[in-house]
Amino acid sequence: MPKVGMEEIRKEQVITAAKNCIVSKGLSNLSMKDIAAQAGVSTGIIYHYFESKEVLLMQVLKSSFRQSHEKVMETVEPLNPPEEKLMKHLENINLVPKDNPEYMTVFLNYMGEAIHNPNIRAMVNKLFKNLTDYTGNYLQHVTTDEQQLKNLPMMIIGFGIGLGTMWTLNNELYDIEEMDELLKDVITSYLAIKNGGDNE
Amino acid sequence: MPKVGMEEIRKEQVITAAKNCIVSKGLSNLSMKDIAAQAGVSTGIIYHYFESKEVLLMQVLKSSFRQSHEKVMETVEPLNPPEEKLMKHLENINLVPKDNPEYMTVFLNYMGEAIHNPNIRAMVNKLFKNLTDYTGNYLQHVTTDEQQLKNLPMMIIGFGIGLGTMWTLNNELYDIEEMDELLKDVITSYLAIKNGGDNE
Amino acid sequence: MPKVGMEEIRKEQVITAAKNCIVSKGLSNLSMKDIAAQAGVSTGIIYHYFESKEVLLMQVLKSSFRQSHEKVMETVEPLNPPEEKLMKHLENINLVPKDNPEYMTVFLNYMGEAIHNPNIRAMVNKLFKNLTDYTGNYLQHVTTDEQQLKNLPMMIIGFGIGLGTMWTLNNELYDIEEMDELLKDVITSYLAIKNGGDNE
Amino acid sequence: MPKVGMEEIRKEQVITAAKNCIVSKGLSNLSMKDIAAQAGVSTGIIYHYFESKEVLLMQVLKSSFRQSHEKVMETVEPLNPPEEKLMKHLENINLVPKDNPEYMTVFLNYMGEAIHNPNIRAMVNKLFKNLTDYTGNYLQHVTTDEQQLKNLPMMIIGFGIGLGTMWTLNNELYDIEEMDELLKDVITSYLAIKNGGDNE
DNA sequence: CATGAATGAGCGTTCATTCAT
DNA sequence: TATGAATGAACGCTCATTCAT
Repeated sequence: MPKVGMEEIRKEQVITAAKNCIVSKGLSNLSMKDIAAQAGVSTGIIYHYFESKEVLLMQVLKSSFRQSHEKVMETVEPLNPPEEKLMKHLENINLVPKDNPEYMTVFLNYMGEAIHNPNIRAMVNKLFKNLTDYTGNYLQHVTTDEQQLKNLPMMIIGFGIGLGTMWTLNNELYDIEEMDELLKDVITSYLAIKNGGDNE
Repeated sequence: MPKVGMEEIRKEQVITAAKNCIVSKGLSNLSMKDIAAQAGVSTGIIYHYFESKEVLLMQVLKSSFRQSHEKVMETVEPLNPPEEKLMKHLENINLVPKDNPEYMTVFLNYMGEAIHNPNIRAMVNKLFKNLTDYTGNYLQHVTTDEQQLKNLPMMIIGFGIGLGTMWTLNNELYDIEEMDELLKDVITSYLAIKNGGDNE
Repeated sequence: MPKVGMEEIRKEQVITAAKNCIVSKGLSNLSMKDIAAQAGVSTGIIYHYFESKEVLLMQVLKSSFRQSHEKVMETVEPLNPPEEKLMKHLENINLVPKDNPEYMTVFLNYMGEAIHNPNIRAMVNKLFKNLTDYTGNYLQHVTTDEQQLKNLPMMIIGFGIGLGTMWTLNNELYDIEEMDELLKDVITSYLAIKNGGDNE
Repeated sequence: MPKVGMEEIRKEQVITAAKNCIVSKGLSNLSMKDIAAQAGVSTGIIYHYFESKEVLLMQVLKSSFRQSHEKVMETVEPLNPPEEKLMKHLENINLVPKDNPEYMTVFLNYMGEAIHNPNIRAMVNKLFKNLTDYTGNYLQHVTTDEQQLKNLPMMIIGFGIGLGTMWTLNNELYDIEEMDELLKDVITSYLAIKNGGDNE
């Protein structure tokens, strides 16, 4: 009898149920009863797996971030030339709200909480760091200007978060493919001028 | 006897109290009792001025947006050369989270609600439209490329919202003055290449 | 300036407004604000004329009973032969819910309160006594049997109250004219047998 | 482990508690807190068994009506000659306010609500129909006149409701045994004359 | 006299959490 | 493990009553 791992499976079940509830009804309308019903378990058992609602909510966020991260890795890393990696990365950033709207929804639902809840805040900041680090890595291979490497990744991620927010709240605001092209264009122009200027 | 406007003053009092509560404790921990205590009034009187908690919350958002808008107008509009206006505008966008952290806090607290609450969503979308329209206006005088005018404003605002979010959650993430310079640089580079390319 | 009586007029205005509110929305949904709005006055002034909501409610009941009483007097008393008076009285009893549905509505709304509120209870009991006394008076001229005079009036009034209640809650339950005929028939039959039996 | 029916027992407990509260303090002074205290449970659990206060209140009325109905069935149905059944029925009608004062109290408390609450109104009307139907059944065996069968039952029930109301508000108004005799006398006289007249 | 802003206790209801089974 | 009945504090909201104007 494969009892080992059963607990993890159950936990994942509850986390997924909670995520679905957040996506469909919002974090502020999330009740343990709803989660239990969605997961097909009793409310009591949730407390066997998670200390409290807050702990469960942390795990939901963690799981969301992990899934998103894995997705990025799968599509960007296999590519070879550094420029291609960067471009694919920029494309990914633009596509998040369309390809993974649930991710953006969860993210936005936690934003307000992040300000006052140190645990959530720390987790979100860790995500920001991860994202900028990866972007920095990809940039590292197409430029050598230290100053650029410092702030440009943050700017790119900021752009992704901001436009993702806007598109999630109104997906007729802009055409994602067009925006993708613009972003690539803007970044490329900037790098060209900077690197070109250096070369001359 | 200056009775006229008394109601508006009282309403503003309550709205300000609610805003303070949101900033200090978060939207999800906001109770009418807290607001009343913060405003120094009874819970009952709030319902004399506002139909419901939801209506009050809408007014809080509206008020936040209006104040932010006024601030921008004051600093950008008096300037004269279009390039200066655009640069001041970009600077303002970068400075929002530092100069007006309460504004960003309120904004972030409403993001999660905006997804499922149509009224809040509509108001946030209206804000996005306003912001991009203004940015478009300033860009209009430094470029003539229609395609750029379409998506570049959105990109700039997206950048402002995203970086504002990141900085609000971790104000050691980057130096605002440096980021300001980078943004101006990136936008200027892009416009230079595009306009330069057109001229040739 | 005819100030005298002004107070009474105002009071009547408020009482009428309260009655209208009870009829249209029910006693349990009656608020002082509603009454004030309906009467076209402020809530404050109501407390100038009536000590409390309860006192006002008493006056509403009193007024209702008085109006109903006056109506009966107008139609029954002018008639001359005693039998005619009794028959007209029985007819009136049957017609109350149709001719004066507002009276029945007010009455029914106060029934529950009468049980626990001694003042209302006393007033309702006084009404019952009035009604049975009048019925007794009319009967007095068509029979001499003391025992009949004791309980028959109560029975007749009980019938009026009960059927009035039923008809008010479902005015398709029976035809009022038919019921009128039946009541007259039943009472006449009973008196005929009793008086006839006595005579023989 | 007798788990089955436990829910029904609990529900009945709460309904009984609510009924007791209505009897002792009145429907208009009935709070969920009172009911919970009277039932010896928490306020929260009531909402586990009943959707809302209104639903609970409906069940209270239903339960009251059912109990009253059962009582009538027990005493009337076993009797054999039809005349005896009718007389016992008339007796029962007279005895309700004395034997079952709580039933009358509950009934009177709901009267005002019945006018504006469609659900209560429907339930009360159903009770009226039941009562008149039963009365009609008993009459059916002692008379053949169709017209009598149509309205006489309603008249008898109206009488019961009206006098029950009066007696509940003042139980010194009349002697129930005397009134019982009078009612039987009146009905018997009427039927005698009608049937006698038919026979001639 | 008259207003209506202001109070605050109390309402019906919800829900995170516990615990007997 | 697993259930869901049970708790009770806290919520949004109402409204009889008061009082400064």
